[in-house]
This record gives sequence, C-alpha cells and structure tokens, in this order.
Amino acid sequence: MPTYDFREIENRWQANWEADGIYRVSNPGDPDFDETKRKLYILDMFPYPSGAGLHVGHPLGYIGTDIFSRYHRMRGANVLHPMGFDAFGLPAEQYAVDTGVHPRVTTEKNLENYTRQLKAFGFSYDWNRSFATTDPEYYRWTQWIFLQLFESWFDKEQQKARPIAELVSELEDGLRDADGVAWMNLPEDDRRTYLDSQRLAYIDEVPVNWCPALGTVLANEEVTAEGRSDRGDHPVYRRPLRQWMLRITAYADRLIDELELVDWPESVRTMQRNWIGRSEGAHIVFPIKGNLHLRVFTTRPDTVFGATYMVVAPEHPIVDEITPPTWPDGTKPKWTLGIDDPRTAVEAYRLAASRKSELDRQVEDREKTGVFTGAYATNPLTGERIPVFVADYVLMGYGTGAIMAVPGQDQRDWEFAEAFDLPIVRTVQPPKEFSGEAYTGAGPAINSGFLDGLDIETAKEKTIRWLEINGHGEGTVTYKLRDWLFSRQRYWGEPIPILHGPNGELRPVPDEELPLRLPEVEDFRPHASSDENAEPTPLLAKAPDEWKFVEIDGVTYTRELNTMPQWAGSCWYYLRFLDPRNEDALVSKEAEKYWMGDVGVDLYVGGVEHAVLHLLYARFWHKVLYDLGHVSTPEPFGRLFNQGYILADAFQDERGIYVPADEVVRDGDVYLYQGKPVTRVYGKMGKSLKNSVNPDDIFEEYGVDTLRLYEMFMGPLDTSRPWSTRDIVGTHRFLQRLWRNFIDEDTGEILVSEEHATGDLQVLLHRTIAAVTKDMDDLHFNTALARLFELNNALVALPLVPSDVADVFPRLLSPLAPHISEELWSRMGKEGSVVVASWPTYDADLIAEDMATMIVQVNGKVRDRIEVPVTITESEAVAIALASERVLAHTNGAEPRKVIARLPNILSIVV
RNA sequence: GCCCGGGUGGCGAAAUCGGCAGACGCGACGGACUUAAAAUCCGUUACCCGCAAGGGUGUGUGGGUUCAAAUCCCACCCCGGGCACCA
Repeated sequence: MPTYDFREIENRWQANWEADGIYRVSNPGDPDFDETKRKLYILDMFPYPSGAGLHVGHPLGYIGTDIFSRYHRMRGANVLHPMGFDAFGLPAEQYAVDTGVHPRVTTEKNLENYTRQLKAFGFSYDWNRSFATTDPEYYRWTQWIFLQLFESWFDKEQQKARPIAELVSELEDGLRDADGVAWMNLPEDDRRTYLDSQRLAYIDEVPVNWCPALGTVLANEEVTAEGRSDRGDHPVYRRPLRQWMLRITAYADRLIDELELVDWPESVRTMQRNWIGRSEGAHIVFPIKGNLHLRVFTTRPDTVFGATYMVVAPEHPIVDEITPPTWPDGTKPKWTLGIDDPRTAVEAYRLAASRKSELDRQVEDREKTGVFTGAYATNPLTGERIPVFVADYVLMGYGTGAIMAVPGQDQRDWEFAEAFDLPIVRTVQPPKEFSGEAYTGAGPAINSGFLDGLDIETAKEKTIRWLEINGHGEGTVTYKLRDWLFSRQRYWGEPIPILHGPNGELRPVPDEELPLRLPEVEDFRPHASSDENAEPTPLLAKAPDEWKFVEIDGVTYTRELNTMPQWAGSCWYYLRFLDPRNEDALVSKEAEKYWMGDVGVDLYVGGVEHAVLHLLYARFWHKVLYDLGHVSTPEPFGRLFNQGYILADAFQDERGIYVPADEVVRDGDVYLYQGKPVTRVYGKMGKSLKNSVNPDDIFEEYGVDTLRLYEMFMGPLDTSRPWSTRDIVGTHRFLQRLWRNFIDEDTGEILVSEEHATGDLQVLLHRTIAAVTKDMDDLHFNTALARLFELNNALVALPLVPSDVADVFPRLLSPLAPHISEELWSRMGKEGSVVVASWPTYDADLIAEDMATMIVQVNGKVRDRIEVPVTITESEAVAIALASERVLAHTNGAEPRKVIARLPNILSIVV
C-alpha cells in the first residue's frame, strides 16, 4: 500500500527486529563479542508495574534514552540498554488483602501488560536481559548482598567496610579491644553481642512509625507531615520496635565527599548533601547538680558566652531526674504555666506536646511554648546559673535532644527568650546598619571573655580547645542522616535470610541455601487494628511451621519473619543487567569491569523524585560492595539526568473530587462534566488526577513514531511539559510529508533520483547533519527534530529526492522514529538495517560561510543589516556602514566617537 | 521560613561564551486545488502608530553594569518541587 500505513509498518518492523534479535548485546567472552567497540551503559530507572498500566507520561525518559542509545549504536558504540521491573511492593499486597489474589499472580499480570506496552514503543532494549526484582533468581542475590552487610563492619580508620572475620582475628590478636575490654576477658555471649553491634546490618530497638491500620511499620519518609501514612492516610504512632538497621551513617562522609566524582545535576547533589546534613560543632557539658549534667550539641560553640538558658526536648529522659518538687526562688510566673509545682507543670506540658506532635504542631506554627523544669545548669564558661526549660521546638531525634539557647544568635531562641522574659546577650557584634533580632552573620566576638575580638571560625576553634582541655566537651560532627530502617512486616518482599537461635544468636542462612523463597501463606491480611497499642506482627508469622522453624545440630532456630523494603531490589539492579543469568555470582568480574568501566553507568535517566532516597541507598550499597571487592567503581552512576514530567489538565467538581478528564467537554469558557461545571487545574499526569492518556489510543490513531516524536518535540527532555493531544498532528504531518517526499502515493514508486543535491540544498543537508549530531550529543531532541522538519520542508517542492539526501535522512531520523526510517531505508534497497547503519558525516568545507550578515548598531540600536564577506576588515566595515542610508539617517553624518567591531557579525557605532 | 528549579507571542517552545529575540511546531487568518468538504500546497501571524516607507515598545517587576542584556549583578513579585522549629 503506497500511503503511509504506520500500523502495518510499525508492527512488521517490530516483529522483524525481534526475530532478528537486533538489539541483543553480548558480553565479554561471548563468541560474537566485539572488543574494539567502546562501551556505553545507558539506563532508565525501571518502573513499578502498577495495575493501571502505562500512560503517555511514563515513557518520556525512556524515549530519550532509546534515542540516545540508537544514536550511539550508529556511532559505533557497544550500547547496553536494558529494562526490568521493580515488582515487590505494597500495591500488589494490598490488592491481595482486598481480594485474596496472590501478589505473584497480580504482579505477573502487570508485568505482562507493562512489557507489552513498552515493546509497543519500539524501544531498543535487550529484552533477553530483563528480570523482575521478584524473581527468586534475582532476589537470591539481594539476599546475598544483605548477608554481605551482615558479615561486615565499618573500619573507621580505613573508612571502609571489612569482613567481620577480620575484626575477629584482630580482636583475637589483641590488635583491638571491644569497647575497652580485652577480647580474651570477654565471655562468649558478650563477644557475640559485641560483634553483632558492629555489623553493617544490625538489630536495634528503635522508635518506629507504627501504623496499626496497615499492620506495618513505615519509614520516616513514608509518613506525612500530619503524622499519617503516606499510603492510605491512616494514623501513625511512634513506638519502639526491634528492627533490622543498615549502618548507612558510617558512610556519611564518603556519600558527601564522593559526590565530587559524579557528573550529576548540582541540584541533586545539593539535595543529597542537605539530606546527609553534616554539621561540625561541639558537644558541651553543662553541670546541673551532683552527677547530673546536660550534654548538648551546638554548631556555634563560639556563642557559648551568650547561652542564657537551656532547652530539652519533652521526651528527654533527664527531665524526670532534674525536676524538683517545688519552684525555686526567682521563678517567674510566666515560666510555670500557672501550675503550683514543677513536676505537675512539666507533666502537663509533656502531655500537651505529645498530642501536638501529630496534627496540631503544624497549625500552631511559630508561637513558642515551654515550661521551666525548676532546675538550673551552670554555663561552664561564664559560671552563671541558667534555667533549664522543656519546649517542643527542640527535637529528641536530632543531636542530643537538648540545646544551649543563645537568643542573640538564633532567631528561635530569641523568640522563646522574649516570650519567657529571659536575658539576651549578643556575642557577635552585628554591623551598624543591622536592625533585626538574632544575628547569625559574621563579626567579631563580644561579651565573650577570652574570645572577644575573634572572628567566628577562630572563636569556634578556641572554644573547642578550651572545652577539651577543661573536660567540658569536645569538637564533634553530627549528621541529620539516620541509619536505614530495613525491616518491613509485609509479605511481598525479599525474606531476610537470618535464623534466630534460642539465646538470641543470629545465624545467617548459608549462601548455598539461597534464594530463601517466600513461603506460601493462605491469607495476606496483616494484623490490622484500630487499637494504637496493638503489637506489630510480621505477615510471615502466618507461614507454616516447617518454614518458620529450622533444626540444625539439634538446636531449633526461628526464621526472621520480616521482609526487606522495596528499596532493596532497586539498590543494585543496574549490576544484574550486566550478567543477568549468572548463577555463581551477582555479576561476573569480566562483565562488571567491562560495562561499569571507569565511571559506572554512563547515563542514568529518571525522575527527580528519586534525588535522595533511591540514589542514596544505591550509592551506599555500591560502596559496601566496592569495599568488599565485588565491584570496581566507587560510584554506581557516573552521569545522572532528570527528565521532566508530562503535565495535563485535570478537572475537579464542586466537592473538589477529580473527574475523568477525557469526559470533560469545553463550552466556551467553561468546562462541563456530565452537564455540570467543573474547575480546571493542572498537574502531573497520573491516576490520582484522573487525567491519564493511554499510549495504546495514540498508537492506534497516529502511530508509535508520531508519539515518540511528539513527546520529544514538546520541549527539552529535562523540563516538564503539558500534554496536548491536539498538537500531535504536527509530528504526524511531518512523517506523512516525509513519506510523500520519498514515495509516490499512487504508484508506490520510490521518488529518489540518481543525482546528488547541489547548491543551497546541499549546504542545508550538511548543516542539518552537523546540527542534528550536536543536538543528539546534548540530548536536545526537540531542536534536532526542528532541523529535520526544515530539511523535510525543503524537499516538498522537488520532484525527486536527491540521492545523498535520501541516503542521509532516514539515518538521521532513525533514532527518533525508527519504524518509518527502517521502512524507507528498506524500500530504497539499502543494505542491512538502518538500526546498525553508520551515522552520517558532514563536509565542514560545505557549511563554512563566505558571506555573513553584519549587524550595524548606532548608539546601541540595530539600524542596518549588510551582507559582507566574512573576511571583511574593520576599516572596510566602517566605511560600508557609514555609507549606508539607514545608518546615515541616525548618525547625521557625524564622525563615530567609538566603534566596537565583532566582525563579521557586529559593528557597533557610537556617535 | 529555608533549599532547588522556572517565568520569552494566543499556545508548546528557539536563541544562554553578553552580539539579528521569537527558529520549528500548534492554533488562527487569507489564498490555490475541489461541485463541496477533508487532505494537500502557497502566504500572513509579538504588540502599538502608519496607506506605505518607516518608527516606537517588548523576554515576570524595579534598578544597575555595558557600545550591546532573555543572558551578568542587586532588590522584589509570581508559579512548580523538596524540606522544615535540625540547634
């Protein structure tokens, strides 16, 4: 059929490519491996296959990486471009809870649908390398990595992970001791406890976010600001629980410092630094009375002379010990909440604070509340007695849960001091023009004894030295980053391969028994409860006894019943793609060395929502594997690129409920849904806004190539852009026009001449090659397309396409629109597939200009444009310009006072 | 409040080593073809004044640097995302 039958063309070529295995990539050691090619690893953040299927917003980045991969294949690279699925997770489990359908069944169905949809885009993935994190052959190695963490400790001197066996031998040899106790003097049980406390994977009793309604514990980052669950919006309570933790904090410095090694957006690196939150400062000990003292962390030890009171978090354990039965002399009325004794007052405040920590805390905004404990501490530098308050603006989870308050240099402390009538002493001299309250800027120290006159940095150092010499504290570094809570009480995750002995001993499941498969359970409902005091129970407690209990050498062990979080599987999938069927290792040394090369993944593309968590966790695991010698690069992802989102109009009815956007009709200025007016809003395309557009529908109407081109033509890859189905016709028309330029629609004849292009068309051809090549390198696919549009438009008036244009055009277009390019290539009788054709080159001499347009400015305004030879000299240019009538009209013949020449483009005359 | 992005025609956007603002596309308008419509092809399309030639204005706002600013500097406004009494 001579007209552009995109459906037939696209289906046929996708089938051919698959049959030919044209996107299959071989590894070092394979018979067809070509070691002369340079390697390029181009990776997408793999998707979670949800039940809703893909919408046109998902594949934006995938189209970009596909184009980049195809381009570099044509430039001779050996491109690894894989795709897989992050398939453990709560949605399938919750579906199982609701319907009883096994998560495996749901997941397999979704995987199939996602694979079908992704294949329909014509992506050049090597599907032979695909896997899902739920495959036992994959999670076998996820479990193996966990055991590597379990069997390792962090050597602070060497700043790296080492096998725990090396720690044991150093302890046995007396090269180290266990927290000051010699190994030989330590009883067996204590040795075990000590070792367990040193592991990178360890168990700790930590406060967790317990969500009874979900029957599970949530990570901090999964809890909303309102103290409710991110998923489901259920109430969340904080309670202590024994949990597996991963010691990511040991890597805090390296995770910051080694950001220097990667080519990432500066914004993402900044976000990671902020998340880790390294701050240097000091611990300072404030005596209270007897043996009691309050230890605080401060980033501003230089301001200690201005510490006029202290604040501890409501949850701080010292509060009970320091609060006296009666108010001491000098207690101001506004410090007491109007209550007769300190203990009652503090209890009342704590109760109010614990309630507030949920919803009200936000509402209450900035007003400072607190209560005096009735206790005084002594400022070790001034020797003054200063009151100790309880206030909820200090958090138990950061630093030591206590602060020295320096109202002169901290605005929150200033506000509190004003509210409670506490003294304010400036210890840094603000500039004269400063009119604010707390002053945090630079300046000389004042009111600070031996620090007076020093700048902040010097004063910090001197204070720390004083503290250390006098035993009142020491310089220290703290981090916002906390260890990674790694246990989930869910079913649909990787089982943690640990056995618990009768005396609390931890025994790893031997490597040869991996994978430890998920046991079958009959019912997936967690012990959900509306009782906030309900005990958390892992779902695997429902597994059969023969799974849960293991007898070894006459000892009965209980299996760990927690599973891993969804992050686990996505922490290392990029390594498995290198060697996905390896049964002896997570990746072979040769494959790892070849594909990771010097910088790791050469281009990693995904949404900015993963800027912190996923990328930080993956970097952490990678560094552990690096330390233990399993990988050869210090960083996993050499270059990161964040693609934008597809945005779309969404519509809300009068109750604020989203209505299906595709059923909304426009009537003049108003939008109607089922006859009722709705409000138009705008946001990220997705299920929650009910504004998804299904790619299947677009393929049906316009074809795959059109959709690929449209998504790329909308704008630069890294910005978000609004979906507009109306605009798709632009790229569709481009393809139809291209078709008609090459194919006679009546006869099906190829409209290509024997002749080469000449004159302007030849120049345009070579300029187009140059421009598209540069745009491809820069991931500027929108402008690459614009150049191809221009070349296409230039062909419309010609009866036949010149042979060199015909030879080049499908190759330039093929990364962007592979199907039509392959069809034209094939119809012209070209040898082989366009997929493996070489990228066109251009003749630099042809695109060199000999004439240029010279802009003539008079007093900064453009007054004339004159065609001049590119070799024009300044005196010639001035002579020509001053003779121009348009210039004369503005110079009135006056002599130039000044001439700036950027020849041949600019001549700027000042008169 | 803090941090990170971003504000350019009716719309999506080009142009960022400081050197022609608006490439390319959508839409709109006019024309050709057609019995007609669709499709296709040709043209116009930042705004204001002007018949025209031409002139003026213009890249969120106000200043500044410069022969020259979308681009650099200062202050502010708005939109999006992230974090939040983090000491």
